[in-house]
Amino acid sequence: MRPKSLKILIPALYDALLELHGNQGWWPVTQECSGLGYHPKIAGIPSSRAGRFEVCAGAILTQNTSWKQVALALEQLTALGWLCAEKMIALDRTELATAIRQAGYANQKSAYLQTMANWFVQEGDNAASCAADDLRDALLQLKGIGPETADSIALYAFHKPTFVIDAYTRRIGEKLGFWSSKATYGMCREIFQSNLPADTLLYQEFHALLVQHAKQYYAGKDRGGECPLPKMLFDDAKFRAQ
DNA sequence: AACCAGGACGTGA
DNA sequence: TCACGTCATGGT
Repeated sequence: MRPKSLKILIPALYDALLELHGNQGWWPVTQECSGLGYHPKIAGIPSSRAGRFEVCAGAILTQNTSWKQVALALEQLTALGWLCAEKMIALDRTELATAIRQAGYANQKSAYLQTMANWFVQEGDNAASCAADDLRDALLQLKGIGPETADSIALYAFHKPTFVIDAYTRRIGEKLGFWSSKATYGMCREIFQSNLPADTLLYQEFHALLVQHAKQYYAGKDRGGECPLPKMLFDDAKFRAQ
């Protein structure tokens, strides 16, 4: 796979996914646009401090966990009035763990949430105006925030144009020949970023589309068997032509 | 009844 | 660096 062909294939992949699945919309769940997710064509969502915190919390809760369970945990936190950085810090960790039980790994995630909440109180207000890489590096220093969670928070909470790579994206990219199974996180991320404009809304929607598509075609044992993307990208002139 | 979900950490080689 | 076990609940 040559860089030049990726320059066409990556944008073509976005077009194909958009045609297959339409706009997605993800965050926030309870703040702003409640029940609708963010508006995929309007920048600046979330616009409130509470909305940004909800996205940060959701990014941690969804680690290796289905979003359905995360939504239940977020609703529970909202009902208790605990979906707030200052409140979350003050809680006993085991209380917090009980509240988020349905999202799994509650003992770990409750500690991660409190660590993140501390950072949010200290640095959260400055995060929006700092450089994307600086924010990313700061988040990566927090226990419980790895590459994907850091990029998710930077992209969806603070509108930084950083591309999120997850297990689904790896499977799709491998299927399409973008990289091998042993490609690092940074390599996959660079392949998307170097072949796309640094556009926050594009990155947000692209990642959501990849996840939606993979849920349909790359879950279970027969991964990618019925996936229509290879035919669309390599045989259909409509997408090859950009 | 295995297997998986919008991963990250700790360990040993 | 890197492969591997661990963390936990809920759905298929």
